Amino acid sequence: MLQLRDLPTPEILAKFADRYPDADVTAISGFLYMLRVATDLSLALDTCLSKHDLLQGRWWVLILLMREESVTSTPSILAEKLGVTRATMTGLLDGLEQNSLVTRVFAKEDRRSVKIQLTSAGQAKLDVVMPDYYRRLKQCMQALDEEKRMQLQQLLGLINKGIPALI
Amino acid sequence: MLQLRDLPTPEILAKFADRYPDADVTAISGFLYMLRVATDLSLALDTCLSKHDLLQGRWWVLILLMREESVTSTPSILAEKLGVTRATMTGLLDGLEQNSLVTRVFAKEDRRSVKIQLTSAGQAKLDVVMPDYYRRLKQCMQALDEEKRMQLQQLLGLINKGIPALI
DNA sequence: TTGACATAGTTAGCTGCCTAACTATAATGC
DNA sequence: GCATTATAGTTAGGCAGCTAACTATGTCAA
Repeated sequence: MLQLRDLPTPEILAKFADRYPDADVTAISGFLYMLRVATDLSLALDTCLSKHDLLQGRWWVLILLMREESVTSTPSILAEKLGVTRATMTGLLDGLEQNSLVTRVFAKEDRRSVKIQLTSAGQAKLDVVMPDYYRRLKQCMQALDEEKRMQLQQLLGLINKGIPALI
Repeated sequence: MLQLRDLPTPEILAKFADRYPDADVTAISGFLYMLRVATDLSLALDTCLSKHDLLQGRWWVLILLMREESVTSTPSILAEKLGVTRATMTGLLDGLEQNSLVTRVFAKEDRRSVKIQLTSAGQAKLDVVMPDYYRRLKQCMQALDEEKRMQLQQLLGLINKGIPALI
């Protein structure tokens, strides 16, 4: 996702709206600001994780594994939950396995499949990263009280419903 | 930005909050939902632009040029406004120039510099893309009245102020 | 004036994502 | 029972972003 540093000023929006009658200036500025803030959040998350030698992709895999009672899953399921292709997941798991954070265990019941298991080193990594991440995130969202957080959820839900119209 | 398909359920959040006391569940779910919706918006935008043979990077360059009275800028300035490196901008401009949507004009006053100018073909491309984009975006944000859009701006502003705490 | 530094743009090579094609195994239907 | 089809995982190669190093030009101060 690109990080548009230079959001349009009201003057620029007015100029574009003049040429393109369908322009809805408050819709545009809300949309762009949303993309901008989310991109900055994602980059900040990358920075936070990089202090622990992790990137978002691998970190999410560890979290997805920890969510499971058995701390175990399969590449296909992980790929689907993370919204990446299975090819991408192969690469993520290669990296995690090299760092001994997960292990590949060949399944007996379906010999096409592989079980991916979080190792104790992987759990230990999460036990360092997650408290740091949660502490920072708490601070980041500090300015929003519970009412505002509910408002945010509601607004995001409305936008989310509108996404198909954009495609 | 990754597209986490599988947001944590309240049960999972509770489980993680149990192990990690700093977890602030409403902060976490708001943060993740925000990233998720923004990612989906960005992907939808990609889909919309790809119908016009464009990707976000090149499209933004055209828009940044159109914003200027002279429809002209320089690679460095464009790179800064788009939040990419100058190396990346070189590639974006190579592509746009090959499609004759922009031209490189060598500057007389500073022989290190190059002027990038939107061509009439580039303007014509925008005159097709922008109405389509604006029409779709208007529909996407239809469910938010002006009051909700102001709320959204305010909430995004609060989150934006918190981002430094995340780094 | 000239040596050191700064700036504009490009190139080369890395990364993480993608799609498409492949192997191996399982499931299904004639 | 066996050919077809589906599924799991991997590999190969492409693309858009990145950093680092490079060339050329401009600026500034000793």
